[in-house]
Amino acid sequence: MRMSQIFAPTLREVPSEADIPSHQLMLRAGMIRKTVSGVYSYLHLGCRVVRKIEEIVREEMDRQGAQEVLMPAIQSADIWRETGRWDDYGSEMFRLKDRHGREMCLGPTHEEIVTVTVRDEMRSYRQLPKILYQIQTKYRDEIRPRFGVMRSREFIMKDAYSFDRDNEGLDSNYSKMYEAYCRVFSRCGVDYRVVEADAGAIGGSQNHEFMVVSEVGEDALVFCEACGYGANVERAEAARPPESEHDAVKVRTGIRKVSTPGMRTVEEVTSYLQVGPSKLLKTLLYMADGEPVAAVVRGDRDLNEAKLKRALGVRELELASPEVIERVSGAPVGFTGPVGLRERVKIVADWEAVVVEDAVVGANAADAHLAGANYGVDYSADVVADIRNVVAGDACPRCGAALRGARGVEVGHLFKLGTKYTSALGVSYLDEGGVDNLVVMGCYGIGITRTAAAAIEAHHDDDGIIWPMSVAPYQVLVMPLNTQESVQMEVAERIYSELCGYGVEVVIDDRDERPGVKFKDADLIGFPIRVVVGPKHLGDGKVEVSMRRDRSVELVGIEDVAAHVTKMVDRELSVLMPQ
RNA sequence: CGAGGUGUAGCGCAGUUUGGUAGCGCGCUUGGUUCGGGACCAAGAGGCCCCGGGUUCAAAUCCCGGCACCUCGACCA
Repeated sequence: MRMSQIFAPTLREVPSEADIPSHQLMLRAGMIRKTVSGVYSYLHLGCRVVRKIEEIVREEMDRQGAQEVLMPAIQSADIWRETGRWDDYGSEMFRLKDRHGREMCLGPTHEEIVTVTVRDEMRSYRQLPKILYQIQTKYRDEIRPRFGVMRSREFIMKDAYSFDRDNEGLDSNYSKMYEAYCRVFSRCGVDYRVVEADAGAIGGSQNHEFMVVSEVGEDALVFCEACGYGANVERAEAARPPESEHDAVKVRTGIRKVSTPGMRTVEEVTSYLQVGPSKLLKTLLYMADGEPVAAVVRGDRDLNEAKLKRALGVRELELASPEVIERVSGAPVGFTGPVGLRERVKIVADWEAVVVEDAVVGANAADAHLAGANYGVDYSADVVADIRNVVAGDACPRCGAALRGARGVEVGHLFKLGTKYTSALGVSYLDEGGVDNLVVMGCYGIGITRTAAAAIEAHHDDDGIIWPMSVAPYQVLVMPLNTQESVQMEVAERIYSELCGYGVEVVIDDRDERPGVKFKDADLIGFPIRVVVGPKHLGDGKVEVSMRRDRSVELVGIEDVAAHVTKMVDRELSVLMPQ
């Protein structure tokens, strides 16, 4: 490919719409352009990267015996109604009607359609197990698209679905996908971590997320370096606090009302009363499936709504409105507490909150709190459970070592669905004994376009992208410094065509630009290897070969350079290849 | 959906307060000089000032109503 012809309009300045490195660099390097909010065109270089990642994914899926299929983006509402998700999916689903007024959607995911397709053909245990996958465009009308292709409304995903006779089969396929994912992300050159995650609306029992560690990641993670435990904070378990603390015989101060005029926040109350935030219990009122409930956590903790949902066994959870708060507590927002609520509501207390002695709590009266409150004495709870967010420094729930925190970009997710969809849609097979059994499913996703962005987040510097060899849009750039110098051009053209002959993905910068412009674009686009043909060394019959990653430079004879560079490319690729 | 912000040339922005018919830098075109890290000189092209109403002799600027985009939050396989 010739740089003079390539469709990769680079930008000197950072477009104002982008504020994370990967988004800025994808725009500046001419990889993508936005069409509307959350919808992007992939220009030549961006498209190449996406195809590279797809191909790696394809190879690893095939390696595990998965079969590629391709399912439609346009789906009928009917099959979504069968699982009840037509209504549950809400406004995140792009919906449309055909000319006959039939309801359709642009598929946000493919559990329904793949399950129905399999159901129609599924008869015998002899047809199992199977793993089907596709690499296809997904549509989700995200509330707020952001970070370029990191969270976009139209994006490319690899989604795979396994079908098994039983849980043992599912475990086996799950392990295969787990291994495939490890290999995929290793080959893509990104540093990833596998964490336990909340299953969310998709349901199912066990699930793992593959996260690329990055400051701009939208998920908070904790992991334990001692035992290997890792979890998304929305899922991470808090270690149970020792009971003894609560049972210890101590002189209690006794509960009493204290005036806290206008003090609504934890910060205001604790600084006014001169106590630490861990001595205050905050009480949050939620509407859980339409019923108000009170949740109590320590003042220095964040409530975890996913855990609260689980503790209550409810589907819908949202913070109560100020009107409900005033009605239930009998006081304005900011003074709610577990002692003496006006209305009898279910109280869920974090198991760490109930061991706080002589706690400060809201008095359910304006401008007042209660000090010296104790669980079991002054208040009680209907449920005591782990309902707070784990934070870095907490004890690991497995081994007790201190957890470390990080942020991550979710690039892959594995779910054990079990029979959630096959029971809803009636997918069964006959076993050897002629008995009808439900098929057991798993589903497995990789965000292809998001992985591209994550790779850039992980590999860039002030000058541009530093592509791992495996996913670079092109592997090598040959750069004659001055196209007016016929010797330079001849040498560069020769090296270029030799590299093409070796099967290397190479671009020649044949533009009549000054060297500075070419260097800047080369760094920005991030060709892993750059071959500079310039006047300094041409007299000695040599050219400069340098690595984008560490800026190392070596001089190589013109005759040898194509073979040499080809070896470098192969070496870089083999380093990324597991085993 | 709640809160905040921004829409002016391909990109980054000024001009809006105080109305007088649009500018700067980069990029682009042509010619020349240059050529190892975003050159210089000269001459050019390029605008529905987001859209629609209104006020006014006159609107990028003031008023009303939309729309789009960005950020934070809520939300989310």
